[in-house]
Amino acid sequence: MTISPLVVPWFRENARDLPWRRPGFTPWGTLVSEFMLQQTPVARVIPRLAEWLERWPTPADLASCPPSDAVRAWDRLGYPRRALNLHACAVAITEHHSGEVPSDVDALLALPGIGDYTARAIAAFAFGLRVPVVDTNVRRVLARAVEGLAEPWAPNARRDLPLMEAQLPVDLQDARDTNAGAMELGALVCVARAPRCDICPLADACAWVLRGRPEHDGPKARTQKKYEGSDRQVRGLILRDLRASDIPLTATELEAVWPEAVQRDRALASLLRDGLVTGSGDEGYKLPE
DNA sequence: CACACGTGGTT
DNA sequence: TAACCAAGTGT
Repeated sequence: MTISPLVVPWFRENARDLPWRRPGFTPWGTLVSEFMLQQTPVARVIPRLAEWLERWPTPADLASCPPSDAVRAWDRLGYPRRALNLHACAVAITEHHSGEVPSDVDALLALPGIGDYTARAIAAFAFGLRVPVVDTNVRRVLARAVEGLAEPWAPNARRDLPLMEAQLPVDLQDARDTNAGAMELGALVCVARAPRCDICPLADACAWVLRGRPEHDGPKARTQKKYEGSDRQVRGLILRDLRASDIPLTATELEAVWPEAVQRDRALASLLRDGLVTGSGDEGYKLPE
């Protein structure tokens, strides 16, 4: 089926008033918002995004600060490597793109922390290019409406991009709203747990509804590992203390964050490897400057 | 391709 | 309460 004739009018009527959809929102703002939205819910992103753009209105502003400032300002958004990547992005844009966010998908893909989704989201939403934007929401909408499946398949660019590309109208504004509308539909209506088919603009044409909404049959998606007691948690605790300190923390001080030395050392080593922490037992540990 | 990677709200 | 879920990327 073709989703755009139904999705585009629905989106224009029902789109949330989000910061990155306001007129005059800059490509840099779009880039920052997309980094923050990688695996972090909209509601938690909005206030932090406003702080970032007020403090760093352009890539050059962020690039002029040390990475530690970015990691601190990232606060508790999660996956703090994104803060480091975003800072590195700002440096690369300043040095290699005259301080302007590139519109070319391949140029975007070459930047740190930008993958298939983010590159096309920036090209489509910041620059109005007709490129397929496929995130987990879009894959779920396509899986149900087009393929008749209850759950989306794992991300696969070879499959996802041509499938969405075929859904994009020629008109640029319609193409942009098809991308944004499919995401919005997946976020608000065609949701993972309890889809609201009663209010869905695609319901009458949805392949999954037409099949009687069959259960997912294939193998279940891998369940997320437990956070309590994980290396992730220990990394988070170490970083929390480093963010809060103006001076390097000694190995002794870090012992307080986690009792088990083996796991604590493993977490610290991985943070050092990731570049989220610098220093040593002698000079102390701190955020990268 | 499977797995690691934060954090907090919802069911 | 444990499990699930949230606009992914890098290895």
